[in-house]
Parts: sequence; structure tokens; C-alpha cells
Amino acid sequence: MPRPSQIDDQRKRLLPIVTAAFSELGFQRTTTSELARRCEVRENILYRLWSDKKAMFLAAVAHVFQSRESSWNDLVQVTGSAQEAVETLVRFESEHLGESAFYRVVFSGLAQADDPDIRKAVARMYRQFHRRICELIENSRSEAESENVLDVETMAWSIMGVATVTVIAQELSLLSSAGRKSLFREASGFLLAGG
Amino acid sequence: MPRPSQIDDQRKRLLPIVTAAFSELGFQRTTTSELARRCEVRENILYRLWSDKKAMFLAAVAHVFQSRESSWNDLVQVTGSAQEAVETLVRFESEHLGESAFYRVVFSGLAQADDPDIRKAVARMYRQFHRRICELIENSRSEAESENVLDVETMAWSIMGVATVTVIAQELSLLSSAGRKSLFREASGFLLAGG
DNA sequence: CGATAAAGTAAGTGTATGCTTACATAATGA
DNA sequence: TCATTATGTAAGCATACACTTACTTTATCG
Repeated sequence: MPRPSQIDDQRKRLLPIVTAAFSELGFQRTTTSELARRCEVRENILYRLWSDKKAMFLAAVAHVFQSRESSWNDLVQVTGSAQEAVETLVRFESEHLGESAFYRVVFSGLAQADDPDIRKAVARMYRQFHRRICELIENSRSEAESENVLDVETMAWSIMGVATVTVIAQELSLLSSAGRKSLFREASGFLLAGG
Repeated sequence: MPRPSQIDDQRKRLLPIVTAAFSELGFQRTTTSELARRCEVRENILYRLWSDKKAMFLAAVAHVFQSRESSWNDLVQVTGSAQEAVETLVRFESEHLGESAFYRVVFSGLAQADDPDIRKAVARMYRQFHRRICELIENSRSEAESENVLDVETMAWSIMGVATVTVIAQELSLLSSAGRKSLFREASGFLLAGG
């Protein structure tokens, strides 16, 4: 018998590095040689883990959602009410927005949106985030019974939009760190309260 | 005497075509040969008009803002009050969001955000849009005297965020045409009314 | 006309990059 | 120990693409 394959372990080990690269550089500018450099392996080793560069990117897209969701779950678990959970997440995101690879992967994926596989993967990720936020809002609503001007879906999209513009403003140095945090906090707070 | 140069005319003539190409394909995937094909000239002719591909992209970024601003100005001019103007623009944008090259150029520019020139150009464009929206809001506020929870800047950023997420949802086919329009109308209406 | 330079044509160059191949080494279980 | 197969190394290939060069044609104006 030959030695047992550790391909799955390797994939698991390198995926965060690959994801980070795509997040920083986007799809095109992340060359396979750069990926290999960061992973400290040769290129052909990457090609033993994934069929091609696109597969590496798709794996990264999926990873982005999963890691974000797991940190959200950790946060929600230690809060009491659903409303507290939402507040906690808003506070968390206002502090950590932009550190996440989420938005930059989205931008990069959108620039490749003509490729049907990439398009599907990004759309799927976006839909998952949206649904997750809808759930959180619905849970906190059933407790609070407020007057709701906006429906849940619109509210969730709006919050994602505010988060997106916050990240853009940060990337382009249009806002200070404090301005960025207060923008997300105030706008999402307003949307959540009023809707 | 030689024949007089028509370089400026050529630039003016080809810029909309160049802009459209960058908007559809983004920076990287817009090859110079593709640009030449669409412009129906040879590549080296483009290089007589602009020093390199980056200069073409920067010209396109500037063009995007200018053309959008001029259509806004046309719309605002025929309205009476400032509040009417804002409503008109919201209606206009809810109908035509995504047709504009604006957001796709932004996405593409963000993916190249490490290049200082591109970064500056996109930041400049973004700031111009933000300031223009702030102006519109302030004018309509001085008439209405409403209770303002959100400050003008936050409100303007939020509206840009909602517009952005609307376009993303459209690009990824996450919303129907009707859903997209109502998302932008309702969310921006809520932000404008409440703030 | 004729000198001048712009506008157009066509081919080419160097490099980056996605991906492959050929081969050496190391680890596993029989 | 040995056959087998995973893992690692190194070089290379084919293509795409930004950009250039050498040349021909065309328009302008004294």
C-alpha cells in the first residue's frame, strides 16, 4: 500500500490563504504563482488540490460565507434575546466591517459576472447572507411588535447596502475609522428601528 | 502645412464606446484589442489618443460621472421645488439604475484599488456623487423642516448603499425588475423621510 | 503642385500567466 | 525490504495581451 493521501487536509490548510489572496487582489490579479508563493508550495501542487484557478476562486467564495456565518453563530449563541443578538451583530460588524473578505470577493466576483459558475457562486453567497439577516430581523421583530414600515426583505437588503457602501468608503479612504463605524451603526440602527 | 489634428474630436467620439466597454467588462477583461474592435480602429490609434490602457480607464471614470451628472441636471432643471427634484431623481434612478455604468466601473475600480491613480479617480468620483446627493437633500430639507434623525451625510451614504445593493441584486438576478425598483424606491424613500 | 504631418494598415515583440510534464524523493503497508 | 503511490522539484509550453515599429495613404495649406 502507498502512503495515504492528505489532499483533503492540504485543501483545508491552504484554503484560508487562498481566500485571503483572492480577497486582497481579486480574481484576475491573483496569479497562480502568487497563490503558490503565499501557500509556500509549487503551482502544480495547487493544481492537484483544485482543477483550475476558477475552482480555487469558487472554493474561496464558499469559504468566505462559511467563516462569516460561523463567527456570527458564535456571537448569537452567547446573547439572550433575539433583539440583543441583532444589536450585538451590528456592533460587531461596525467594528470589523472590511476586515472580512466578503465584500472584496463580491466586487471581484461581480467583475467576472459573465462567467456562469462564478456568477452562481456569488449569487448563492449573497442570497445566503440576505436570508440569514432576514431571519435575525424576524426573530427580533416577533419579540418587539413595532410598527413596520419596511418589509423584512427590503430592510435586510438596505442593511447590506449600507454595509457595502461603508466598506467602499473605507477602501477609498473617504471616511475616517470613526466615521465609518458611526455610519454603519446609525444607518443600520435607523433602518432596524423604523422598519 | 499638414492636415490639422483631430485628436480631440476622436477622443470625444470614442470615449463613450471605451466607457461602455470598461463598464461591461471591467478593467482587466477589457483588452486593448477589444477596445479597438469596438471603436472600429486599430490599437495603435487608441495609443495616439491615450498614453496607455490606464489612461483610457481614467478617462472613462471621469466620463461616467459627467454624463450622469448632466442627466441629473436636466431632470432637476424642469422641476419646481427642491423636494420635487429629489422625488424625481429617486423615481428616475429606480427606473434606470444599472443602466448607468457607474456602479460597474466602481466595482472594477475597487478591484484595482492598489493602483494609486485609479484609486484616486474612483474616490474622486464617489465623493462627487456623495456631495451632489448631500446638496439635493439639504435643499429639500430647508423647505420641509422635518425632524432629522440622520445627518445629511449619513443619509446620502445610505442612499448610495441602497442603490449599490440594488444594482448588485440585479446583476446577480436576485430580484425581479419590479422588486428591484420597489426596493430602491421604498428604502430611499424611508431614509429620506425619516432622516 | 509639393512639402509636411496626420491618419490608417499590418505585422511584430517581450512578457506574464495559466497550466502541464518529466522526474526525483519519501512514506506506507504487505 | 520492496512495491506502490503520494509528495515535492524544476523546467517548460502555449497563449494572450499591452504596447511598438515600420510603412503607406491622405488631407491640408502655402
